[in-house]
Amino acid sequence: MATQSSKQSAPDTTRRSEKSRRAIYDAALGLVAEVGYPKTTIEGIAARAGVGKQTIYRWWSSKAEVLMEAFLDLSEQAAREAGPEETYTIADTGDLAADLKAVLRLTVDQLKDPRFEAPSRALAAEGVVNEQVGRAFMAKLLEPSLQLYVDRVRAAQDAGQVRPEIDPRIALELWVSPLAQRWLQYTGPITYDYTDTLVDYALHGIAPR
Amino acid sequence: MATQSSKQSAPDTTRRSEKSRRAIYDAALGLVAEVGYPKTTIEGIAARAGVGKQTIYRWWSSKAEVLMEAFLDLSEQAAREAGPEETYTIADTGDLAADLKAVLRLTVDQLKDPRFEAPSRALAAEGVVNEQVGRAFMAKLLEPSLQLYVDRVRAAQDAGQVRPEIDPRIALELWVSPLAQRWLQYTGPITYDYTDTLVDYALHGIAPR
Amino acid sequence: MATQSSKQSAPDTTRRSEKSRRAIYDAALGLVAEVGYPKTTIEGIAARAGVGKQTIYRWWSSKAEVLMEAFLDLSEQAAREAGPEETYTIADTGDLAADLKAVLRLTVDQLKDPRFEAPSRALAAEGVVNEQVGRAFMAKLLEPSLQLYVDRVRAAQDAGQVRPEIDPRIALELWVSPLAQRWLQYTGPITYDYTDTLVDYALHGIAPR
Amino acid sequence: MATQSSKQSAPDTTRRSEKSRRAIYDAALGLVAEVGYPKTTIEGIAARAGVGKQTIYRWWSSKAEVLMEAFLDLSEQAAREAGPEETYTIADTGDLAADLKAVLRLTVDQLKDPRFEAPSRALAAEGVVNEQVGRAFMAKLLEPSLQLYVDRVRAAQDAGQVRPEIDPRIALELWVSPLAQRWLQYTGPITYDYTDTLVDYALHGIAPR
DNA sequence: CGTTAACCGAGACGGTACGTCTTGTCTTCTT
DNA sequence: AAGAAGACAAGACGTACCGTCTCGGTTAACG
Repeated sequence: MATQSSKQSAPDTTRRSEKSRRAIYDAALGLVAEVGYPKTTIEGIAARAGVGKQTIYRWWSSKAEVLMEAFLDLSEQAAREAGPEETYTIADTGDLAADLKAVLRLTVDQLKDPRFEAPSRALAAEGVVNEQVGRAFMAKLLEPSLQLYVDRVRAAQDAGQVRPEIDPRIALELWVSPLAQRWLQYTGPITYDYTDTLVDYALHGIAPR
Repeated sequence: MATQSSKQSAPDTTRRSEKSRRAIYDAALGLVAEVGYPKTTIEGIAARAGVGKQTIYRWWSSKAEVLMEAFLDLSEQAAREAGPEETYTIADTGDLAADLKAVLRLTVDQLKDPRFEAPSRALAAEGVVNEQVGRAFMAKLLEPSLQLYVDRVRAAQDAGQVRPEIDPRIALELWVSPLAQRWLQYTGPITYDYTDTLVDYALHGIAPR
Repeated sequence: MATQSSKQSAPDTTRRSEKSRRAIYDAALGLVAEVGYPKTTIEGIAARAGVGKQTIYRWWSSKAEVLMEAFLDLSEQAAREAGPEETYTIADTGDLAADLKAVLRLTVDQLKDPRFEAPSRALAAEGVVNEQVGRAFMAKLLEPSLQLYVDRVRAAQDAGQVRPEIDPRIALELWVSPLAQRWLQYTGPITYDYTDTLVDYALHGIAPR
Repeated sequence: MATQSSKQSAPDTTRRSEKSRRAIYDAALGLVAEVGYPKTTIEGIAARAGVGKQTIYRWWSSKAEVLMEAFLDLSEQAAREAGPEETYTIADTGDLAADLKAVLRLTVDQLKDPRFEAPSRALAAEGVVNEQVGRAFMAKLLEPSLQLYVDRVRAAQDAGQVRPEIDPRIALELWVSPLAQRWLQYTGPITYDYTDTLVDYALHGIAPR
C-alpha cells in the first residue's frame, strides 16, 4: 500500500525534465538581463521557458533560488569553457603582488561582462536583505573564489613574502572587499589602476615603511 | 523654471502636512523593522500611518525613496541626540591607529543597532540593483561618513604618519569595505578584534616590513 | 478617528462604478451564451468587461452570484421594454383555461429565446447543486412569476371556476413543473400543443368526469 | 465496429481491473457525498481510489460520466437488495390513486436518502447545463422509472379509471414533475401530504366536477 | 472674513503577479 | 498491456499591491 502522504511528497528527481530545467535557466538569465531582477517574475520565466508555473514551483521555492542555480550553472559552464586549471588556482610566479594584480584585472573584466553583471547584482542584492539567500550566495559563489586567495597568500607566507602572523582570510578582504563595494554600491570607479593600487596598499600598508 | 506639468503640477510644499510626513516615516521604519523590506508595501505604510495612498505618491516616487528619507531623518535625529561635534569629525589624538579603531568600534555597534539595521540593509540592497537609489544612498548616507576618514587620513599625512603619496579615498576602503562586505554579505563575523586587525593590516600591510 | 477595521470593511456602494457593473453584466451574459457556463470564468468576465478581477470579487462572491444579478438585470430590462402592466399580472378574460394557455405559450417562447436560455439554464443548474443559489433563484426569479398564477387561480376560485378547497400554490405546479422539467432535463419536446394539453389535464384531471 | 483510433486504440476491456473500477465508483460516490460535486475532482477520485489518473481517463471521458456509472451501479445494487419484482413494476390493486400515492411516498423517502441525494442532484445539475449528460441521465435513470407509470396508467385506462384519450406520458408529469421540481429547485417542501394532494389534483383536476 | 484652491483620508478602479489547484496528456516503471 | 505514479504545459483560482483616479472634508492663503 502506498504512502497516503497528506500533501507535498518530495518530487521525484529521476523523472525531472532536463529540457525544462535548461529552458528555465535560460529564461531566468535572459529576463534578468533584459528587464532587471525586480521585473523578472516567475510567471514571466515560465512563459518564456514554455513551461508551466508549477514546474518552477515544484523544484524551486523562490525567484532567487531559481536565479542562483541558473547562475551557478552559467558559471560552471563558463569555467568549463575556460581552461580546466585556470579556475581552480591562482598562478604562483613567486611575485605575490603581480599575481594578485593579474587576477584582480580578470575580476574587473568579469564584473563588467554583461552576461554576469545583471544576475550577480540581483543575487547580491537579494542576499543583502534575505539572509538565507545571502549565506547561500556566500557559500556557493563567493567562498570558492576566496579560498583561492587564501591558498595563494599561504604560499606567499611559506615563501616569506607575507608575515606569518597574518590571517589570510582577513588579508584578502583588503583587496576583495574594496572592489566588491565599489561594484555593489557605486562608491567609485573600477579600473585596473585602482585594483593595482589596492594590492600595493594591502601589501605595504599606508604608514611610512 | 516653469511648471513641469506632465499631468499634475508640482505639489505645493508650503501646505504640506508635517504630521503626515512624520507618520509616514514612522510607519515605513516600523514596517521595515517588523516585516522586512520586501513585505513592506506602500499600502501598508499608508494604512499604518493613517494616511491616504495619494499622500505618499504625491511626495515620493517609490518605496525606496520614502525609506531613504525616513532613514535620513532618523540619522539626523540620532546625530542631534548624540553630541554636536561627535558626528562631524573623527577625533585626532595623534595616534591614527587608535583613532580609527575607536571609530570602527562605534560603527560595529551601530551596525548591530536594530533601529538602523533593517532600513540600512534594505536601502543598500535596493541600491545594488537600482543604480539611482545606489548613487543616492552613496551620496547622502555613505559619502559624508567617508569624508571624515579622508580628513583624518589627510591630517595623518600632514603629521607624517601616512605616506604622502597615499590616496586617502582609497586608503579608507582598506578598513571600511571589508567591514561593509561582512555586514552586507554575511562573509564573516563582525567583532572589535576584527576591525582592530583591519586597521593594523591597513596601516602596515601584510608584507614583511 | 476612523474605524481601524482589521480587514474587509464593506465596500462603499455610493462610489461604485456603474459603468463597470454594466460591463460585467454584459460580459457575463455574453460569455455564458457563447462558451457556456462551465467555461465562463471570472477571469474571462473581467477581461471581456475590461475590468480588474478585484472589481468583481469586491461586489460578488461567486460566478453564480454575478450571473444571477446580470440575469435579473436583463429580466428587468426586458420587462421594462415590454408593457408595464403585461408583466405584473395574468390577463383575466373569465376563461381560465384560455388565459393559462396564453401565458404558457409566451413562456414557451421565452424558454426558447437564446438570450434567456443559456443564463437561466446555468443558474438553474447551479441552484440544483448549491442550495444557496437555488433558493435565491427561486426567490428572485421563480417566485414572482409563480405568484401571478396564484393570483389568477384565486380569481378563478372567486368566479367558481376552480374548487374552493384547491391550494393554488400546488395547482400551478400541475402545468408549471412539467414544462420546467421538460426544459431542464430534456424529458420531452416543448410545444404549444403540449402546454395546452397540460392545462386541460390540470383543470379536469385524467379520471373520467 | 472498428478501432476508433484518434490517438490511442480503444482499451482492451477484457484486461480491465475490476478492483480499480469498484474503487473508483466508491471514491466518486464518497467524495460527492462528502465534499459535493463541484469540489470532487478527478485527481481526488484517483487519489482516494489509489488509482492512477490515467486509469480514469482511459475508461471515462469526464467526471460526470464516472459519476453516472457509479450511480447506476449503486442503483442496480440497491435494486438487487430490494425485492426483485418490486422495482420493475408498480403494484396494481385496482385503486389507481392509492397505488400512485404509495409509489410516490417511496419516492419521497428515496429522495431524502443521503446515499442517493448527493450524486443524483449532481447528475441532474450537470444534465441541465450539459445536454449530452442530460439526455443520458434521462435515458438511463429517469426513463425506466417513468415507464412504470406509463404502464400503470395504461392499465387504469383499460380498467376505465382513466379517460382513454389521455396520453399517459404526459399524465405522469402531473405528479412526477412537481415533485421533481420541488426537489431540484427548492420550490417547496416535500411531504407525503403533498404527493397525496398531487395525485388527487391530477386525477380529478382543479375545476369543479 | 469669506472664497477658494490645495492637501488630505479614503478607497474604487484597471492591472499584474502571486502561489495553489486541477485538467488532460505523457512517460516510466511494475505487475 | 493495464495499472500506479507522477511530471508536465496550461490556465483559473482568489488575494495582495501597484499606481491612478475620484470623492467629500478640512485647512490655509488670498481677495
